[in-house]
Amino acid sequence: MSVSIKDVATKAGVSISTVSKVINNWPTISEATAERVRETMRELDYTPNRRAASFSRRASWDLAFLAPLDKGRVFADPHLFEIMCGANSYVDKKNYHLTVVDVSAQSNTVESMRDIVSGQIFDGMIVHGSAITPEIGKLIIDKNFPHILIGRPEFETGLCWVDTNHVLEGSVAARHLAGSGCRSIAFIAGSPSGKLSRERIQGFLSVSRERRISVPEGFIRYTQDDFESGYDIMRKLLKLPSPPDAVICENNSTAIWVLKALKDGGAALPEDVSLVTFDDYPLSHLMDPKPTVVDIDVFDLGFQAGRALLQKIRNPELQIQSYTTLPRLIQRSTTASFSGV
Amino acid sequence: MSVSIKDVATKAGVSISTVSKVINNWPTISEATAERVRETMRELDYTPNRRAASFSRRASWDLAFLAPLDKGRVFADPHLFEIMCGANSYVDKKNYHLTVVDVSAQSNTVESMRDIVSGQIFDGMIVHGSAITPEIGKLIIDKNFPHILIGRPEFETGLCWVDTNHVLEGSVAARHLAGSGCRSIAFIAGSPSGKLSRERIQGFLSVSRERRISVPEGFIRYTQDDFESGYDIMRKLLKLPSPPDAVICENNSTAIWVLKALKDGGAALPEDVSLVTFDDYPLSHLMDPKPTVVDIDVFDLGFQAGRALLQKIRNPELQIQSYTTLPRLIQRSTTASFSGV
DNA sequence: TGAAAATAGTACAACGCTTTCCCAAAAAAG
DNA sequence: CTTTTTTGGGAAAGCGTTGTACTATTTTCA
Repeated sequence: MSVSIKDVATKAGVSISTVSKVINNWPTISEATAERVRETMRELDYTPNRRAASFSRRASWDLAFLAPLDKGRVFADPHLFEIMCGANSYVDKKNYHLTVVDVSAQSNTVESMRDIVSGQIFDGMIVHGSAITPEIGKLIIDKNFPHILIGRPEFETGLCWVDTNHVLEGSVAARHLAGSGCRSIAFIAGSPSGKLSRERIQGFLSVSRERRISVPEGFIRYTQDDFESGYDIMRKLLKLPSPPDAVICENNSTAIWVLKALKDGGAALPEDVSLVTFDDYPLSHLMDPKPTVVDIDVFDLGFQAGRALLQKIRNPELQIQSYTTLPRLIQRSTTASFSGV
Repeated sequence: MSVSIKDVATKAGVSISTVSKVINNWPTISEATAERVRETMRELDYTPNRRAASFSRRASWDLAFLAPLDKGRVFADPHLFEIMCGANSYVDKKNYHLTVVDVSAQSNTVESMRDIVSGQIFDGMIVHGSAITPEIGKLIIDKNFPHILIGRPEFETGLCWVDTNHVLEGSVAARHLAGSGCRSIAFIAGSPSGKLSRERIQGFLSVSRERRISVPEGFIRYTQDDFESGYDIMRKLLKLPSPPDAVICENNSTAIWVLKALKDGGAALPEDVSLVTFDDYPLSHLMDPKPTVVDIDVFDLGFQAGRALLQKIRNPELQIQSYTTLPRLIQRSTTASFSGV
């Protein structure tokens, strides 16, 4: 069998408690004995049994990361994994481990959630917003299980979350365009029912009002997940009696088609039309011209989620609800330099 | 405090052994008592403490997934995460959990490896090939720790691995082109030192010999990670006295530039030149024309790794070294239909 | 010098479950 | 009806730590 704390104690001529205290750096052990014990541990090639330790301590140093992990997810939603890496990078430093838990359609989400909040395997969890339903929210609150949601839930509960401020993202894009002289801006979004679209449009509109930028009827359009339709939308916008002098695309895939439409329509960037998209991507390097984007550091978002969760574990009363990661403008060749306020 | 097996036993009027046996579906308990115990568990809202169980059983049902998880990794290597999802999808069904462990440059890989193989936290591990050095390989073998590597290691040890057969990928690409009538094929690879390039080229060459396809000096070229250089390489190939009638690109990013070069050079696809790339990607939908690719189901690769690991855990003597996932050709508009053998 | 306080280490009861060995009662066999 | 076998269930010994309460020794201080 493998060597245990008992073997070390016997060999070093001390009690089990002493060895335990050496392992955990208790201050009440003299440096002399501590060193002797450590030496013995090395000699025996002893490693503490973390299973036993976590059982005894009633803490596992394991955290769950709940997200949809079905086939093809990485390509559909790379951010998810970047968030995971960020979260891991924080908690790892504090000696926690991150365990992935699938909550995609083919998994029994409610069951696994129930296991997690009451199975005493995990000390806490980070949950990707898309997995949250009111039922699950209630479960978490009832059990008072340490958690951080990525993304503010649509309904109000007492749940803790971190998020990026999508309204602000919309504002940043609009303000940049306004600052570089654009006076009439179109917005090509995904779907009117999406939270992301709604909030970014909201930010865009608030800046429009503030800067007295016209947003005529029909300047806010939706691709409804058919990115290619961005081409037609843009062509039609260009043919308007007074076409927009700037367009904000909600994603890069749409932007590719919009750029093509602009090229085919003979519009020069940024002279005739400026363009801003969201979420920088390696893809950007393949686009021509390379677009100005409003980017979010999703790794950092995960990092902040990890930090928030450990805070919450230490102090379960904490009510954490905050926009931790700010958007950042990366200017490339589809917009003119910021010339104004 | 939370409710334990003891509370259930008392309330149901049985011994704790009986409750334990009910939980673990031992056959020696009558259905009548079993149901009574289950009923009591429901009443008390009891969930077995998995920490205690795994301590007592000396098995945690936790598996480690070791891979580089540094910032930007998702975009640099999305396959990694698709593999992870695949592995999780298998082991999850068998009630195992997957825990991520960073082995990127900023982590102390050897240390975490040592912890894992002797800390008794994990029952096994899946290791992304890039993390393996001879030193680490030796550590794993010495401790005889259940493991599966993703990717055959470059040096021979007794380590267990699953991989896709890159040689075969090269063959599939070449055979498809040969079958559709191409007689002179160029290969634009990444770097001569890369295992991926080497093996795919090897497969390509073996088919070339077999089918007597000419591969003149200079038909095998390297972008050296500068994808954009694919443009110049292709332009020059086109200007040759006898240019290739097909080109194999090792990745889609290069293919984008090669396609542009073909378009600018006035070559029609697939009439003048055929093109095949590797690794299908959402990106493909943005390319014009859409390329024929030799694809590997990396989700399945992860899935097979999960399966292999659980086999290995059950039977530690097993020597698992196999190419589990076969390449698959997805024909699109850059090649003519397979017309030959 | 003697009492109080600080220091260094020990004994031992948890922690919640698994699992082996054992026993009683019921069923089957004689 | 006994004896043997089968069945259902219980008692208790771990599993490897932690952490509290305690003791013995040394130091400090009046």
